[in-house]
This record gives sequence, structure tokens and C-alpha cells, in this order.
Amino acid sequence: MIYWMSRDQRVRDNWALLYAQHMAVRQGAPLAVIFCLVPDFLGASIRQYGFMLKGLRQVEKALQANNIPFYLLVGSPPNEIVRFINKFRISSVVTDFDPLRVKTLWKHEVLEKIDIPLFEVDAHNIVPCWVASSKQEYGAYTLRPKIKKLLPFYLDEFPKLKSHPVDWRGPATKISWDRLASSLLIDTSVPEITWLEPGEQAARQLLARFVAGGLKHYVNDRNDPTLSGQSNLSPYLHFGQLSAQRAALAIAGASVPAAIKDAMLEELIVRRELADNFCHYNPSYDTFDAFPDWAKKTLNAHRRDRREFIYSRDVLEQGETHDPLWNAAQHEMVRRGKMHGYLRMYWGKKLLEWTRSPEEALQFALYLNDRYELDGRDPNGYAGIAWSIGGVHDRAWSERPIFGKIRYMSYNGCRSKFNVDKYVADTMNL
DNA sequence: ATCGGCTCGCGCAA
DNA sequence: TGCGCGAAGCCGAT
Repeated sequence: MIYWMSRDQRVRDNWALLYAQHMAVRQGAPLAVIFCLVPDFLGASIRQYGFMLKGLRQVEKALQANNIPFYLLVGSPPNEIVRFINKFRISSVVTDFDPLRVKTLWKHEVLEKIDIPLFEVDAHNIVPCWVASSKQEYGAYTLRPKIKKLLPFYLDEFPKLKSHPVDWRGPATKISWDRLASSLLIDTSVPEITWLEPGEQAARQLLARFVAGGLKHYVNDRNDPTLSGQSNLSPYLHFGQLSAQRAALAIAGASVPAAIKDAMLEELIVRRELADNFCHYNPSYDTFDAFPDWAKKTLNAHRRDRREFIYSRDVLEQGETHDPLWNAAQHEMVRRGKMHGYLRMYWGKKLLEWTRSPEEALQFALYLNDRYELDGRDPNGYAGIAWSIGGVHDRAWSERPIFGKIRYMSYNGCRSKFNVDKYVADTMNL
């Protein structure tokens, strides 16, 4: 029995791993965990690889302590996984669910080449994506009641991983982590970040600190980029170093007013599951085609509108527009690998305003997001960008140039909500 | 400081 | 068929 680990890179609170062990124990079979590194994964840089590899190092250790070997393969996942299955005469495979096209493709390629069962476990969401809804949802308001109904059943405590009772028969593995990082063909021009400690242990510590401290200010502070009101858990959630279910359990059990819990759980559960729902049921999630009809129509009607500012990708990447707030948000992302959640919306809206077409806006947004954000290439990012530029999960608003009926956001609006000058000054000092 | 209108379509009640 | 209301707003009137 193997667990092909991919999206959920942790040992604790991992339903895919727990399920694999459960079945292995029932069959009296040994268990191993396999991770396949792709040398050039969708333009990921050392910033993302570094964070991930440090987390995987801890995965290896924690698995060893449970008598489960960890294999790190390098190459094309379908080829490597199939080769491993044949070499070790594996009887069945468990893998974690990921709605992105590339993972779906790998999964199907593996399925074509093996004649053993492959089980897919949604270890990322609390209510499994395909259980929560069987179609693309129109907005949070259509998904929310479905999730709420199922939550009492799914939001429960995890069993503990056992020390695996059956020894693995293969040769002992020795991963040379230090050599590995330098052998990959990774873009090193985007440096690693140092303000956040990678790995599931650090993730759980941050969660505990947040629940004991920042959570009570969350509702008031989260939309003010000059305050540290956000949880900063998203990089851990993205790499699966933290289970959303673990975070939800911690928040549900916190001693703060119900309104605060609800707001945080809304973010952690409904919006994350909505993003997975979007990517899972709409494979065009990163294109104009994924926008709702009313949005396509209105954006098409405004294609020829005069644009006062048009910036090249390079000028945007350097953060050299006329708008100090936008430049600061871009700078924050480049330096820290994480842009404040509220500003991600403003940042995306302005890309629509300052580029030649919605397609170009989308292309620039995805390029910059995936290059600099620690949590790039995540359904949350795709859904967020589609919301900003294409009205996904949103509704129509007053028609105006370029945007048509897509919701607009303005510099003055930000000024009325938070201290823009302070944010710009603080951020440019990073 | 606060309020209403803007504007689309889903899902449910009837 | 009608109606309420929604992922974070904007703008102008009061």
C-alpha cells in the first residue's frame, strides 16, 4: 500500500494518510509514502520549493517515527509513480485530492497505466469537494447552506496515526536533502522568505498563537493592511502543512464571541471550499472563459474603451506605476511572498484597469501571483483573481468604463478605509 | 457619517 | 412567477 502524497504535505491530521494506513492494517500490508518532485513545476521558484522541501524534510522524520518510509522521487509524477508501483508490486494506491488541471491529468495518466485500485481522498477540505456540491456553484451563498448542513458530520476529531505494524520490505531510503535543492532546475531569482518558519510543527504553533491572540481582533482588523489582523496561515494551508479541519477545530473551540468564530470559519471553510469548487468544476479556471456570461458580455462591450494608463508586465513587476498604494502592495508580495488579503482585490482590479484587455490582465495577475506568492498556484489564488477581473462569485454593479459591470475598487475607497500612507511607508521599508 | 441606487441571476416559496 | 439577497464597493445626495 502506498500513499502518493501531493497536496497535503503533512503527517498529522491527514485523512489520505490515515485512510491508507487503515487499509494497509486491514490487509496486513506494509505502507510507504511517496512524493514526486517535479523539477520545474509551473514556474515555481526557490521561494516555493524551499518552503515545501523544508516541510517535506519534517514529513520524512515524522513518518520514520511511525515506521513508515518516505520516498522522494524526482521526475514526471505519472512515470515515477507507475514505475514505483511496478517495482515494489504495490497492491493499491491512495492519493490526495487536488482540483487543479495538472494533478487531474497526472492522476488519469497513472490510472491508465496501472491495474490496481487508486483511491482519492480529499484531505484538504473539511467537506469533500465532490460531496459538498456536484456542480459549479454560483456564489458563496449557494455553497454555504450545503456546507453548513454537512459540517456537523465532517468537522470531527482526527484519529491518531499509529506506528505502522508491518515493516516495509524495500531498501532503506536515504534522501540527500542538501544536494537535492541544488540539483533542481529551479528559478533562484526570487529569494526564499525568512519571516515564516516552514513545516507542520511551525504551522500548528502559529495556529495556537493566533487562536490565543489575534483571533479576537480578526473581524475588526483583517481588512486593514496596516494592522497584522490576518492569520498568516495561508502558506501552510496551501502546502497542506496545516489541515484546514485542524484549524477549524481550534477556532470552533476558542473562547471568543460567536461572531468572530463565524467570520473566521467562513473564510477558512466556505471560501476555501468555494475556490476548490470553482477549479474542480470549471477546468478553465484561469481563463476568460471561466467568467460568468454577464461578465464576459460586459467586458467584451468595453474592450475598446480608452485606457488612461497601460503598463507593461515589466513596469508592473517592478512596482513602478503612478499609484503608490498599488506599488506598495506589489512590493509587499515581492519581498514577503504574501500580499495582504484586502489589497489582493485592489491589486487585481487595477490590473484590469491598466492593461490592454481582460486576458492580458489575467495573464499578468497569474504570472505575478504564481511567481512571488508563497501560496501561488492555489485554487484560492485562481478564484480570487477571477473574482477581481472576471466577476466570478460576484454580481453586476453600475456600469463604468473598462470594467463594465464588474465591481470597481478605488484608491479613494482605500483611503476611507485605512491609513494608506502608513501602509505605503511601512511596506516600502520592507 | 449614512443611505440608496446601481444590476444580475440563483434558489426557493408559492 | 415573484422575490430576496448576495465575497469585501462606489458615488452622489443628504
